[in-house]
Amino acid sequence: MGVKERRAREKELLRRQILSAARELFVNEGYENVSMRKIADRIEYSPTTIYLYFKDKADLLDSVCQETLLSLLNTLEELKKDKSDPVETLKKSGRTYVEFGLKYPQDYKLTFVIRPQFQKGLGLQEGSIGEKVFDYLRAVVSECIQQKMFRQVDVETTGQVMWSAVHGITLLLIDFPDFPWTERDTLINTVIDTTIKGLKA
Amino acid sequence: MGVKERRAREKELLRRQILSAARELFVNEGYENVSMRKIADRIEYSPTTIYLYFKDKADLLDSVCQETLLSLLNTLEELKKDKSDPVETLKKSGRTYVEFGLKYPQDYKLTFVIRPQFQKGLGLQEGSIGEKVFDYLRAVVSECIQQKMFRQVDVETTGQVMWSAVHGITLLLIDFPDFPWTERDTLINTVIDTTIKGLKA
DNA sequence: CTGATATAATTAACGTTGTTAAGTTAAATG
DNA sequence: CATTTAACTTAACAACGTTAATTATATCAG
Repeated sequence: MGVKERRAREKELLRRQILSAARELFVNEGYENVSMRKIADRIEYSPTTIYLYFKDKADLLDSVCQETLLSLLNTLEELKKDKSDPVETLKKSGRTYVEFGLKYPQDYKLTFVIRPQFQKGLGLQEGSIGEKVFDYLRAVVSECIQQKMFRQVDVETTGQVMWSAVHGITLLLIDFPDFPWTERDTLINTVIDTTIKGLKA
Repeated sequence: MGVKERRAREKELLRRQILSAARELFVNEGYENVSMRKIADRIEYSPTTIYLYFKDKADLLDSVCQETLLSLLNTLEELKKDKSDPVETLKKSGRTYVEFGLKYPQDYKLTFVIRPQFQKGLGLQEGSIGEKVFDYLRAVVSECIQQKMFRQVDVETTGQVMWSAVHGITLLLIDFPDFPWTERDTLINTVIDTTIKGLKA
């Protein structure tokens, strides 16, 4: 009676094929330049088959972004294992976040800029991985506050300020590569250090 | 022989009608949800007439954004006339910048996120209005440094840090409207104040 | 092995999109 | 009044996301 399991496995396999073809195309050609037919061509199925696995194009994008976020989350979680100075952990987390964005610029933009545009209200919903990334940030910030390292008592606001800073510098560096930026690492460090200095007691 | 001038005036009038209809629709319904036919309906002309005035839809949006950027620049320039505390001017400039982005989210995203993606290198080109906006920021920051208000001596880096902060919070608020943000004005102020505090001597 | 049943995948089609080319109307010129 | 020129429209194309109807395929009972 393992037939049902096998069918489920096969379905899951095709699902992943679709997902991986979609990711590659989205990343290389941009979400709005990729048609369902193009994805279908890539996996050698008819366009409508995709609709048996994903509700619509936005849902497909959603799933691609979920994967990306998961990989960011994993990278960040690794950092928290080093339980030394929480402020130092926060700095390192910030740098890791920005580096992730610069390493996978298309994925980053897809997740944090393009997707919310096409999926209003579903950007960072309850229980989502996106929320978990912010939960991580909240936890690190919380430790900083508990150790009286930060002026601000409000964990939420402090976390949001930190997120603004890293999100801002990440996107600027991605979108304006030809702007006469200060040397990249210096700039990233200055952004993070400045923000943290501003938050300190 | 004033006939040519009158015709030119009429042409310019219709051009502005198109532009204004497009702006209203883009802002209210989002760029990708607005069709050329919808704009045409609004101004009671056939869709193809628009192509006599604008190269294509992207050009139309481009022109809309140029206008809005110019209006941002004007709003900012007004602030500089108040030559009191340069740090206070910087704070007010930051708030104005963010408020502008939130008032015209579509325009802001197109100018600072979407367009650079498809027109690499043209995002903030020489002599563009976008560049003038950063020139403004540079000038205000420069005054702060000259008056020994800021720790950092490098005008460029300091300006870029400031830009990161306002760019980041603007986009986050635009893209994740349902995220449990701290009260909007409080958050914006905290972002700006924290960054400036971090920059101070 | 045969026929029934369920599921997977496809074909055909609809309405809409940005855009181009050809055709029409109206105005200015000689 | 005829002609040229500019402004505008109609018709059409190819591509899009998506739905409904249809065909193929694999699994089950007898």
